[in-house]
Amino acid sequence: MAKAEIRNRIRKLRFENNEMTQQELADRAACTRQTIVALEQGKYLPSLALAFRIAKVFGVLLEDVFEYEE
Amino acid sequence: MAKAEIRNRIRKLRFENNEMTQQELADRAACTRQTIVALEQGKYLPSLALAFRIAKVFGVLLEDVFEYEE
DNA sequence: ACATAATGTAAAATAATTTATACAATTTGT
DNA sequence: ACAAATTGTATAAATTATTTTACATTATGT
Repeated sequence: MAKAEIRNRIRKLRFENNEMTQQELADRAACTRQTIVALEQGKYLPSLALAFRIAKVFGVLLEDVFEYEE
Repeated sequence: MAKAEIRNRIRKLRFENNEMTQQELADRAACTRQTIVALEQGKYLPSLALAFRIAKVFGVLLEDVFEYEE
């Protein structure tokens, strides 16, 4: 299994959604702003539950926010 | 935000895939059998990375393995 | 009935995610 | 230039996920 990477498009999606702030995304996804900051910077991956909640905030599929690359 | 649940169809998918054993799934998804056992029993949720790897083993989308319910 | 494979259970240790708090830096509007 | 909002940085604590190990139970084939 080749080393996999998971990229996210959170920053992009925020700006595509009327420049939603980190704070608003955090509130709506039920996490802290620090978590959003860390995710946008690729510090770590979100839990599956948070990944689903973030996708739901933007009204897209989880796989439209997080892209798995082999 | 109503309490959300995430169900998985791992057990079903294993049997639909020629009764793949827990061990084989674990090997192919690069985790231990104990993790597969725990996931099938709903003890906890997998990391996003593992969720993606499990979906890939079955050749389906992550959202076909893990179903988010508001 | 027996051997083997598959699944279930449990507990401790480690790793990863998330929160909480606080402050610094940058951007935005007036 | 100023105030306010937004974003960035940092670190410790708490929570959750995963591994490791070992053994028990159940199913399968002969």
